[in-house]
Order: sequence, then structure tokens, then C-alpha cells
Amino acid sequence: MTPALPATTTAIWTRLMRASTRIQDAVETALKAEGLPPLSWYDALWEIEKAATGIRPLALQDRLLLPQYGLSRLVDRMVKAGLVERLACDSDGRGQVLLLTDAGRAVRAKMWPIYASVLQAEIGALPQDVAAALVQGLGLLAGSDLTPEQG
Amino acid sequence: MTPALPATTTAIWTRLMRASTRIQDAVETALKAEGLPPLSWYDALWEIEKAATGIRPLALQDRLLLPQYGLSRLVDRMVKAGLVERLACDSDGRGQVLLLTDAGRAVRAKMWPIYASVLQAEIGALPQDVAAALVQGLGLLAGSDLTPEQG
DNA sequence: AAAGATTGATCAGTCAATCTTG
DNA sequence: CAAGATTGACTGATCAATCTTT
Repeated sequence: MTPALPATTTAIWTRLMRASTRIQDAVETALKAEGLPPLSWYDALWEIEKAATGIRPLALQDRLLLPQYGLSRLVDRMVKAGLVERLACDSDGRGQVLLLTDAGRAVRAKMWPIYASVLQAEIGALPQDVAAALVQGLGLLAGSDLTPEQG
Repeated sequence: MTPALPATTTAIWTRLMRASTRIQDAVETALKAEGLPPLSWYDALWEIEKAATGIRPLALQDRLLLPQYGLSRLVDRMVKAGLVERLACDSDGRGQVLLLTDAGRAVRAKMWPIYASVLQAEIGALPQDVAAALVQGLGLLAGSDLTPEQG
């Protein structure tokens, strides 16, 4: 047993883990059923698409909470699939700029309704006061970063 | 942009993902710094330890939200590390029963203070009313399963 | 030497097929 | 044939080492 943690703390942690795993699984299952790429691709495609003039890999790492090599390999796959382009960076010879291809935009747009419908089903049904409290509480746990809009 | 989701729904989702990833990363980093096994091992060790008379792999799958082969491989590693034993199951010749070794109990006990201190730091500082709201809201998102106590 | 990014080797996760017992 | 569990082959994640540019 060892040093006890307040029951509320452990309850938050276990439920946080269960909730995120459960909903993530539901999204992945729905995307796979439609023959679409996994959730991790969506997040990357969307961040690149929002940055209309392209985005630096480093910036993407921060937003996606991925290690450097993780992003490198993810981008590899998306480039191979024809969804993303790597361009040399003018202002910094070491770096690059990532851009979406038309195919990338199309796939992102196809994924969104599937993704959104799962979120609606899993999260959208919460009572308003509970939802508002979650936004506040999860905001504190999520840390300083702002929450970007989806869709 | 396509079909819009209520801003509250997307805010809950993105913050849920960020919070769980961030805290999980913090726990993994702390465990690794002490030369201890990853978080996934802790959860498995603890569930096995709680079931004093042993636990069936299927039951463990449900609690850990792992696929069958995923659990099989996880147990492989823990057995190889000398932390878990596989025993034949009396009541069902197809199945088995998992038990912790003394080394397994020792490692689990060593992991807990590290694990707990990260949770305390990341979650324990929330104001009481926010924490209570999170327990309730996350309970709804986590689904029907009960929340087992840790430590 | 540090920052941006990639790579070879290795380990973990996944899928479909398999084996054994009920 | 269904249920409990494992396995071979493959894809994805991780670590340390590397390369290039600042």
C-alpha cells in the first residue's frame, strides 16, 4: 500500500486515463472502419492546414507533444502517402517547412465528420454544467498551452 | 471547416488528451529516471497483486483495456523479468492464472512512491471544488467501469 | 558547440493465423 | 465451433548516434 494519496486524486487519475483511452479507441475504430488514417495523422494534418503558409517541424512537435524523431517518422509516412510536402526553409538552412498537398486537405476533410461524430456521441451528451466544469478542470491539468479549435 | 462541433465539446476533448498525455509523460520520465519499469507494468502488477489468489488474463485485459495479444506480450516481458508467474488454471484447462513473485511485489512497491509523487504534484494541487467536479465529469466519460483504488 | 532534423538498430504494438481445450 | 491464449510477420515507437547549418 505505501504512501496513501487522497482518494480524489487517484479517482481523477484513473478516470482520466480510462476516459481518454476509451474515447481514443472509439475514434480509431471508427476511422479504421472507413479505411481512413489514424487519429495521430488527423492532428498533424490539421495543424499543418491551419498554418496556411506552412509550419516548422519544431512547432508541430510542441503542439502534438511528440519527440523529434517521432515527428520525423510521422511526416515520413504522410509524405510517402502524398498528403504532406517538405520544403526547404528560407530563413534557416537547417530547417524545413511542412505544407499540405491537395490530397492531404481532402483526406483531412474526409476524416473530420467521422471524428466529430464520435466526439459528439461520447462527449456531446454531457449536461451543460458538467461540461463547463470539465473544461475548467481539464484546462488546469492540461497545462499552460491554449486549446486550438478543431474542424 | 465542415460540420461544427460545440466549442465546449472540442475543448473537453483537446484538454482531455493534453492532460492525460502530459501527466503520463511526467510519470514515465520519473520512473525511467529511477531505472524502474514503465507505467503499463505498474498497472498490471498492481491488478495482479490485488487479486491475492491470482487473476485470469482475460480479467486483466478488461481492467487494462488491452487486446488479448497485447496482454500476452506484456505478461511475457514481466515473466522474463521475473516479476510474474504463469500457472495452469484448475477450473479451465485452456486458461491460466497469473501471480506476482516476491520480486514483482518488491518492484511494484518501489514504483509506487515515484508514481504517487508525480500524481500528487500534477493533480493534488487542484482546488477541492474543481477536483470534485472532475471526479464526477470524468466518471461519466470513463464509462460504466468502477474506479479501483491505487496504492 | 548548440539547434534542427534524420537514421540504424532495437523494442513494443498490431493483425491474422494458429493451437488447445470446452 | 467458440473461448482462452500464443505466435510469425509486419508496422510503429524509442534510443543513441549522426549529419548539416548556425
